[in-house]
Amino acid sequence: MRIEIKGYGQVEAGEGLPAIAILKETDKDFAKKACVVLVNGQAKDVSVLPQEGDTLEFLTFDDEAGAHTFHHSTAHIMAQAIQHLFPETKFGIGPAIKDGFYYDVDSPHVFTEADLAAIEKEMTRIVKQNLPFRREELPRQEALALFGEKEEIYKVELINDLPEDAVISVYRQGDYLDLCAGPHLPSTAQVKAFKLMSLAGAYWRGSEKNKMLQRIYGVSFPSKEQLADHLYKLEEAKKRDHRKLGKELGLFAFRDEAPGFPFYLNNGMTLRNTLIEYWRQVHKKWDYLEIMTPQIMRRTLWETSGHWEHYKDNMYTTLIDGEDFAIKPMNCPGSILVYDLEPHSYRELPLRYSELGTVHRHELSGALHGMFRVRCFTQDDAHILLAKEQIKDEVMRITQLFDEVYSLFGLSYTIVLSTMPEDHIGTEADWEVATNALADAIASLGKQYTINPGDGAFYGPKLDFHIEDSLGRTWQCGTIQLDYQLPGRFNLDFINSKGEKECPVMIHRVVFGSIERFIGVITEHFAGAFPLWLAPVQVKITTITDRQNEYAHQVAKKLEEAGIRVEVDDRNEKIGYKLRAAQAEKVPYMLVLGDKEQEAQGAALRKRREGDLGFMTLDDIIRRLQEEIASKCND
RNA sequence: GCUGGUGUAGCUCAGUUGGUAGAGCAGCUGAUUCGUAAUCAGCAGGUCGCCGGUUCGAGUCCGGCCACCAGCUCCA
Repeated sequence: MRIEIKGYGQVEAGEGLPAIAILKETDKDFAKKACVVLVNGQAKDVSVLPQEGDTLEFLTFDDEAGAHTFHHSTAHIMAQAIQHLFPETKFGIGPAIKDGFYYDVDSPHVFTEADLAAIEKEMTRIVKQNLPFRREELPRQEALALFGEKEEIYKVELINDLPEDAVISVYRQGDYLDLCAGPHLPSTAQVKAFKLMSLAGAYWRGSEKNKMLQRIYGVSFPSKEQLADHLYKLEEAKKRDHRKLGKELGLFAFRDEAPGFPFYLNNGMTLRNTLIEYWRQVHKKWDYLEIMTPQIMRRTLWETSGHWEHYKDNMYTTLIDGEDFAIKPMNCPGSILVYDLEPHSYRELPLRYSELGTVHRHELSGALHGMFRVRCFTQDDAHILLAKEQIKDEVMRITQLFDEVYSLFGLSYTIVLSTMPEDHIGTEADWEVATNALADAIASLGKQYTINPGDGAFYGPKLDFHIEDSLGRTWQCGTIQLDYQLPGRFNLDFINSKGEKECPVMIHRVVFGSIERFIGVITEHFAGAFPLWLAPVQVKITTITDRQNEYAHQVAKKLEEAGIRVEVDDRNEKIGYKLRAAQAEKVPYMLVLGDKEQEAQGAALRKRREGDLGFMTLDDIIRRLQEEIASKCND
């Protein structure tokens, strides 16, 4: 029997030899690290018996599937420990996630941080026992009996929901048994380092109608060093949390008096205005017509749009002269009213209305999260009315605009195509055409996307652009949503080339997503150290002694006249102290003024990260800064 | 909204088994006038998230709210 092992040459193996035995013959060191084996591309236990002609590929923790198995096995170890310490606990599901794993459990015992330490201790004991993970396949009735006997109600529910022809497998390590498709590590001993991170609640099967279980999160690694490294990175991530930086840098604030409603401070306002100025330039270039529509509109409008029926829980409403009005949660109906002011010809389409539309949405209190999730935010919205046959080209055009904007900030993104949800309006045929148009456009640009089935808006499919920050977390910012419904609801039309009335299609799209979220994203992306063109304070002028104070203010005036944002630090402190403070404020440039500089009518220039750049005349400094600002480069 | 946790000076935190609040930084004042990541000294700053309860006495215990944090659900 010939077995091909990708990447590890070919070996002759006796029939019935398990994969791990074959691997051991090939590379003993590697065998110790193998987490999972792909048999003909399918993940299996390393102990699987390969068949003649199978292709085997062994994966370690460094491979995604290997890490997944590693984490999943650790979840089982944690469950075993929990079962030892809290035998009355019932188990839900315990999958692997990006950096670790969790297990959802239902227990009369309410878990605390102290319990986590105890569970970790028990886990260590289990790991040291070097227990093999063993797979068994069994008939449905036996599986039901096995878990029913132990009153594992969640497992029983899972088994009952498995399709008729499903192979039902269980895994055992020591005295622990779990319903599980696998695969798993060869033994518990491979899990050299782990940590239980946090406790949280989670609804059984993700539905708020179900009971809330206790979820325990953990991470695990093949070595202590990797765990330490992971924990260090988490600490670093905390340092660039936009909520912390926003406060430290004077960008924005939140108050108990207005939960979820941000206060912009002066620095944040500068950042916001700079972003908006840039946004206007881009949209002018791409032929958008900027409009602004009212904050508060009659109930009848929201009934026509469908929001009153589908979105009322999130809307703030008010009574004016005894009549219901709503504060807009979305900008689309306003744009539609603008379109509907006058008749339109096919020659005008696509008609692109852009709007920095401030919307209010009553988000659940628990959903609020700094600037990423607020109750009042400004969408950099646009509503494009066009003919059906223009969709693909326009979606491509929008995506190109997105590329222009995101690349400026050095942000990469992934695209997700969301398809028809259960609760939808419109015919399936319309949905199919719309969904294909979106997919076609992206494919034509040579871009990859993943599909999120059933996650579209109720009125149409959408493309979401998830931006990755510098720590690899992603946030949905841009979105392109196709809408076949709203124009019809409002009886919009245009005269087509045949002289007939035709209903246009509408595209809703945002690039930043919202100014708030985007500010949050770039604050974390740049760790608060914004590129020069965005920095709220671009230059900090510092004096060596108070003899230079007057000169410092003259310099400040000159720079301000050149359009540069400046602050003077003329406090009676040593230069080291002032530079340290400026550095902490993440100001891109510092000017040091002493007697020498004043004498020569210049300044010693210092750049954040680069340090001392030496003496320059004021004119040279201004020229240099203006060039860098104009280039909008990321330093 | 749900589950768990947290809530002391502008910030970061200390505050033993309940006896009436402390430090560092920031701020202010004074001294110092200094050359590239913290000069020294002094002063000031808190109805300990809010409301109620237990107690002779509550920052410490109990209850209810509020906000925040981690998740869930939802979402730009």
